[in-house]
Amino acid sequence: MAQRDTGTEHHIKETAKRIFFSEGKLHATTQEIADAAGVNRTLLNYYFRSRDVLFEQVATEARQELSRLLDLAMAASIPFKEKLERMIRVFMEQCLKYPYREMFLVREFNKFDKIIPEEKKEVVQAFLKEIEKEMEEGRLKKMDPRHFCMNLFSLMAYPMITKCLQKSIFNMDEATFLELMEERQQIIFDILYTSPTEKYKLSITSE
Amino acid sequence: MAQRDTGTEHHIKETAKRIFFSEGKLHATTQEIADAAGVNRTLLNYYFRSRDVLFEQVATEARQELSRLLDLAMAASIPFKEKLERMIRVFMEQCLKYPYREMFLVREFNKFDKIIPEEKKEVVQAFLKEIEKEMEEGRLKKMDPRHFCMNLFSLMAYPMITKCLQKSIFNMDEATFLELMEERQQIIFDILYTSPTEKYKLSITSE
DNA sequence: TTTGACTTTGACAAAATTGTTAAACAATAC
DNA sequence: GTATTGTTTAACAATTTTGTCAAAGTCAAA
Repeated sequence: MAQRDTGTEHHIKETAKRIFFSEGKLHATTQEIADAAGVNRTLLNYYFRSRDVLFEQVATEARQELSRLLDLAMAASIPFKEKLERMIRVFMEQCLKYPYREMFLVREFNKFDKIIPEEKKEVVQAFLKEIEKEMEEGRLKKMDPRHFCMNLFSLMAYPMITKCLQKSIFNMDEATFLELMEERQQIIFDILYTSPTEKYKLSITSE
Repeated sequence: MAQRDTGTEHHIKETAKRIFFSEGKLHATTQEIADAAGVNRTLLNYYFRSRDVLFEQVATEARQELSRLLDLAMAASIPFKEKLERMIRVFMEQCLKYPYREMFLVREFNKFDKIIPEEKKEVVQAFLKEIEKEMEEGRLKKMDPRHFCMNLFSLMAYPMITKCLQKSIFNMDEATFLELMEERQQIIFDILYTSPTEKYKLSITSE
């Protein structure tokens, strides 16, 4: 592309992502982004023409990355149990790095009445079917599979986006919070996956 | 207060809350707020002197309202089961009205390194103790009570703040979404409260 | 070293947002 | 009716944020 690539364009974009997705400052000014990247503000206009273009590029990449991730996790041809474990691991890792990325997309969504493309919905529908099958075969507690999905993502994402509150309320430092998020992966899995029969076993052994 | 109260001050504040907490537009301009309230923009300066003051007033009231609500729910002298039911009902009702209110406070929090007052923390600590007691007495599955709290609030709040995504992904209209949120209250309760022994009963009766 | 393309910068211009002021308006008391 | 006080408005000023442009800087090839 460029004859002489200084990496500045990429560096600006990554800095913007950090500010938007990690720090949650959706309305950072071009000056703030430039300062954080350690470059002259004019360079943002040079490489991206306008703030809107930078914003849109970052949003598009966020959409794609998230979409790719979910496709990979949801559409994998592996047993449901492993799939769930993998999803939790991958998604929570992402949440730790970019806790506000989904909120960013939600705002975009609200703003422009965006529509989820049909092929994405099909992936989700297939995943719902898979959940239903697990339920019918007694490996999951029966419920509306949409609730199951909401439960999954709620349990993973919410503590991350309210991280500062959690730390303050429970008197935690950063390290403690990270530990909690680490052990949380198992907890989420247990909540979601514990099947009727497993509950049976559990209660027997614990009595 | 005022000799002749036209209700405009209150109306502006309520409109601001709607825009901030219901629509999630944290960075609405004074013009947008004025337009939404159907008043001249100058009135915002007349009643609140500056945008910051309006913002701060709204934030303070949000903090107080939420704090009052949680105190009421957490510190109630009723059996844990009823307390949990009440919390879910009250909090989800609030989430439906003001889905973004907590996110608003989180941002405030991030911005000013705010600290939760000690007396609030004591209420939370007492609630944690109560949860631990329930666990020791076998009425709740054992886990770090902080996770229990996170689970509770995650399950309630997250689907609300990602409402537009949920509706789009699952092809739901507003009414369907509201139905889902209604039945969700029971689902959340079941996830959280189902105790080891109850699991035992459940699996026995369902076999 | 000179040319040429890309990169970076500072100064300036434009636009958006916020805040101020004086005057008009409305209701109540006198 | 007039005065007084609170309310609302339009016009203006200040500030913040964004975008433009010409010039300077940098590196590689000719």
